[in-house]
Amino acid sequence: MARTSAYHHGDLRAACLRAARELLEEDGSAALSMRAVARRAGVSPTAPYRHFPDRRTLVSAVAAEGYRELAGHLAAAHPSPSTPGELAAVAVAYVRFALDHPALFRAMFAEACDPESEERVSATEVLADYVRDVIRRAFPGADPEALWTPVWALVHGLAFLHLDGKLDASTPDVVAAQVRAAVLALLAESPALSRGSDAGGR
Amino acid sequence: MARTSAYHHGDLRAACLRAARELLEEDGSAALSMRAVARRAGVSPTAPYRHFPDRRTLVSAVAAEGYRELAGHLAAAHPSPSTPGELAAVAVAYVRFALDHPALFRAMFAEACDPESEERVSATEVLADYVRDVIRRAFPGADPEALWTPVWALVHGLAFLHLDGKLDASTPDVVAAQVRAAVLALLAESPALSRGSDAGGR
DNA sequence: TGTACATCAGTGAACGCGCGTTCACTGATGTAC
DNA sequence: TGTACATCAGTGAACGCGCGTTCACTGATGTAC
Repeated sequence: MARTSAYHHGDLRAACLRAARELLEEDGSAALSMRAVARRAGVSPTAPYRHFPDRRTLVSAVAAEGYRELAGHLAAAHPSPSTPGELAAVAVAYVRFALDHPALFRAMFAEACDPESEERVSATEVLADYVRDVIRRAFPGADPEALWTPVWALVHGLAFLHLDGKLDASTPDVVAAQVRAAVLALLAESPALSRGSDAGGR
Repeated sequence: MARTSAYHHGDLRAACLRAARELLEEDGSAALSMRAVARRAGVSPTAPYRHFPDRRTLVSAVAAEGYRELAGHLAAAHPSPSTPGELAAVAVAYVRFALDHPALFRAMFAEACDPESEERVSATEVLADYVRDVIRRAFPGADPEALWTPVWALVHGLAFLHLDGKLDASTPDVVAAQVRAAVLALLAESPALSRGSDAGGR
C-alpha cells in the first residue's frame, strides 16, 4: 500500500476493482459503470481509464478475481475431497458461492464475455483443472476426462437453477440438502463411477 | 390477423414481441429497449406502452414465449423418451436450443427476473413438469422427485457451460456428442436409476 | 341506413438521466546529473 | 544536496447518445339508438 497524496491515489486499480465488486453485489451488473466505479473510488469520472482501457476490461478483471475467489472457496470447503460425500460438500460450496454473490457469479458465467481476456481464460482453466483433480481423487477408477464435464455441469446447473429461483433457495440449509441429494443421487452408487470411491479414504 | 389502417396497427402486441425477439437474437439483451422495439415495429416510441406497462413486463413476456418454444423443441426431439439414450437426445435438444438462441435463453434464465410475472412462472412450471414426466418414463423404478432436479441441473449446466464458452461448442456435432456422453456417463449404468430403464422400450 | 358519441390505440414533444469515451490539461513523483 | 526535466496519474469540461417514461393530444373504430 503506497502512501498517497490526495492527488495521486496510490492504488486506484485495486480501488476500482473493489468498487466494481461492491456495485455488483449491491445493485447488480447494470450498476457497474465506469462512472459509478470512479464515483465510488472518489475519483474523477475518467481516472479509471488510466487502468482499464474500457468497461469490458474492467468487468473481465472483476470476473477473473471472482474465479480465483471461487476456487479458494471450494478448496476451503474441502482441501482434497476423495469420496462422493466430500465431493458433495464441495458442490454445496459452489452453489453457496453463487447464491452469496449472484451478480458476480453471473458476471463470471452468464454474460457475453470477451474470449480475449487471458486473465479471464486462464482463471477459468484453473477452475476446470480443480474440478478434474477432484474427480481424479474421488473416482480413481474412472476416466476423469469423461467425468469432469458432467460433474461440473451438474453442479453448475444446480447453482443457476437456484440462483434463478427455479428451485427452492429459501434457506442455506434447504439448498445444501438439495445439492447434496442431487449429487449423491447421480454419483453415489453408479458402478461405472464409484469403482474406487470407497477405497480412496485418503 | 386484422386488416389494419396505417394508424391502428392491428396486432401491435404480437409485433412488439416479435421485434423484441429479433433484437434479442441479433444484438443481445442490451439491445432490447422499449424504443428499439417500437422502432422495429414501425411505431412511435410510446406506442408499446399501450400493451406493456414497462420494460420488465415486455421482457417477461418474451421469456415466457421462450419457455413454450423450448418445451415444443424438446417434445419435437422425442415425444416420449423412455430410455437413457432417448433422454440424452432430449438433452441435446435442450442444449441446442440454448446455443441457437443464446440471448433468449439468457433472458429466460440468467437475468434477474420478476417472480411476479405469472405468465413466466407458469411457463417455468410447464417445463419442470415436462422434465418430471420424462424422468418417470425413463426411470420407472426410481423416485422421480429425487431425480428430476439433478437431471435438469445436469442438462441446464451443460447448456450454460457451452453457451459461455467453457466447453467446446465449435460445431453442433461436437456439442451433441459431448452432451450425450455426459448424460449417459451419469445415468446409463447406475443401478439406482436404470432399474427399469431397458425394460421400457415402449 | 345514419348519426352521436364513447372507447381505444396510436402520436409526438418533452422530461431528466447516466452512460462511455475523448481531449487538452495539470499536479505530483522520481530520476539523472 | 539541489536542480531540470521526463513521466505518470490524475482532473474536468465536453461530445453525442439512447434510454424509460410522462403527458396532453388525435385519429380510427365500433356501438346504441
